Amino acid sequence: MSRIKEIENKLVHAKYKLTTPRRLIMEILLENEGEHLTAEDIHNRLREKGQPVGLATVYRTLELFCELGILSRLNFEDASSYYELEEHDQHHHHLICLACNRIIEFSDELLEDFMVSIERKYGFEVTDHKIKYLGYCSHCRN
Amino acid sequence: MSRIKEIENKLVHAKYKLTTPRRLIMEILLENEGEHLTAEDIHNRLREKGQPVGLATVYRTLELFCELGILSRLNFEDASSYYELEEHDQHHHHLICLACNRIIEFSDELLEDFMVSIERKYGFEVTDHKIKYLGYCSHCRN
DNA sequence: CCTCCAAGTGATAATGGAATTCATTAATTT
DNA sequence: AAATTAATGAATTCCATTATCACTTGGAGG
Repeated sequence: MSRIKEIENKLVHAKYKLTTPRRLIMEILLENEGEHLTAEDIHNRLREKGQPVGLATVYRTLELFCELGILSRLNFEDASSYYELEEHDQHHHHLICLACNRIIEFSDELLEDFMVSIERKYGFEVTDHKIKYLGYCSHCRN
Repeated sequence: MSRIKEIENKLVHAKYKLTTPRRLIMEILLENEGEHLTAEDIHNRLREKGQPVGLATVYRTLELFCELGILSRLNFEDASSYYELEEHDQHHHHLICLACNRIIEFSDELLEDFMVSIERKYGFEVTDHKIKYLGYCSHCRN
């Protein structure tokens, strides 16, 4: 099943309509897979392609896609949010260069070996790390 | 050496003055150690104490304290930044409850055992995690 | 194919956190 | 004490995001 059909199904299955703006945004995301885009990026690229979509709609659609698990929202150290397609079972994390802000992705298959191997594998000198575990605390588990 | 003296030294050593606003902000931070405060929180508490400090100064001071390693700036999933005192060698991370937003802190002594032990230790059901390593990429290492 | 209407859209205004400006004040140097 | 420099704070600006609300549209049911 094509990627776009798959996403389409998720939408329809959740009782949302497949509208033109949503399809256009989806296309931009697929065309730029692997990049980290802001809402504004997407809005601009659509305008450049001669298929403008209102900024409010872009934000609403990105939020919806996050809820449906189509997208991940990423917060780095700056003010804006970045979005990327959620590749199933390809959970990955980020190396962030403090000097140039380059972002390098890495998988989490070998959590215990990370600290040691990252430097070698990516030539990245780790000086700090931030880990957030998300889930449900003892008060909220059903 | 008292905590406040220690911080004072860091300031003076870096050629900054220990001014009244800076001291007041420091006091608020020490009084609320362990909490995660926003710039606005600090600004409000100072006003309530009858020792108001301009919001701009609060922001500038927090930024300065971060540079000097006195504070850490934390970005959770919402829009604002939170600040907490940096306790030397007590590097820790955060468990964030998706239901109530409670934040539980945990140390990183046993990185490899985390995933397994967290659930037991904190009664926290982990459903996702975000790891960011900060440092210098191959292009930027001197 | 047509009608209807909830769902969706988009221009614009509003919001809110953070950064900046700039005139004023405090501290330090000569 | 004059001059230079650092720091402050009220007000303004910036910028990402959200809310508002009149208008449009997709698609289910006739």
